[in-house]
Amino acid sequence: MVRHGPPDALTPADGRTIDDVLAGLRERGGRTTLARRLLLGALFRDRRHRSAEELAAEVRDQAPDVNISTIYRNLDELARLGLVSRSYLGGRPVTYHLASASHGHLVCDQCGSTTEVPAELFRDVARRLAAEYGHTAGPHQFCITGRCAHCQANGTSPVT
Amino acid sequence: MVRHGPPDALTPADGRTIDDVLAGLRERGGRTTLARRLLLGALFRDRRHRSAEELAAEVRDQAPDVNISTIYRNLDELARLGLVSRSYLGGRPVTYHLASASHGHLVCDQCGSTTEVPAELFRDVARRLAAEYGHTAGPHQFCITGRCAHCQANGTSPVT
DNA sequence: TTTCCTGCAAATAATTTGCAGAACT
DNA sequence: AGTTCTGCAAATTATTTGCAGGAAA
Repeated sequence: MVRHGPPDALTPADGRTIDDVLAGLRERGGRTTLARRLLLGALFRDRRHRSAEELAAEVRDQAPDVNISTIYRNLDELARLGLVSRSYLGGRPVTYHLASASHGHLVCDQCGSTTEVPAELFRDVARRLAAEYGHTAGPHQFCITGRCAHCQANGTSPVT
Repeated sequence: MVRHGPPDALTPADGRTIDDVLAGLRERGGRTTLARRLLLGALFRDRRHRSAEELAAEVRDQAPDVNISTIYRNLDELARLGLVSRSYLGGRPVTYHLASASHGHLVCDQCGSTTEVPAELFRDVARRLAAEYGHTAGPHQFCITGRCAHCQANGTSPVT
């Protein structure tokens, strides 16, 4: 896809519809394809973190020939536009989810569970990061690993 | 290495020496091997984030036959014990560094650069996460994506 | 009718595993 | 002696890329 000026993001996705997104893509020279529409469908339908492979499986329910590489390419594109966030959780494949300014994520190192926490928690830190480091980040870009309440409770020893 | 009760961590590493660590390992049935000592040497000598491959290279300067799989196995072990932290920054290999409560990470979605920021910034949020969600996380577990100052400045179009 | 997008196959990259022998304690 | 560790080679897993045809605009 060709890119022209700097204003190069569709940013967050809250309150946007699939067609809005597709329209946005078209405006910037992109095309509306079935694979793309179905992928967006999967992303909008369920906002949990899913791997490329999992998303591909959902897309394939409706269009069996969509290739995993198409999924990766589209996810890359959507991530670049800020519509999708990636989470590198380690151990497991990278996960993707619709970017939303409404929450950040906690990920348990042990059981892999993810918890959403309200944006509000990160507001101050985000402000400081912008002011002191010039690094701009929405709350959905906060991804904090650690140990969840549950795993902590039953003192499971890691990894095994 | 055999594991017995739950109390299974040597935890943080600030202010500990290589020999302390080796002694700790021995106590739990582990052995002091050259590869292990050299790996710890590399980790202590330089606290930056390095990939397994980079650490292996340093170890090999002094013991050319140490295999990468040995490095991975030892890093796993050290991570399990809490002495080493892993960072999944995405795009590049996982990095390892001596666990210390000293900093968190900013990662630019566009250029992939990483910036370390002092722990202090995250202290309050970490406290709240623990109190309100039961999720315990050290500052090094804060990894925030977004756009770095540089990429922001010259509105560079992403990836390319 | 041009350019973007896709499927397919192959390549890469990073990490893990099985096994037999060597090295700690 | 009895395990733990290690090197080596091969296997896995996740992701990327080249290319030629097919499809949006």
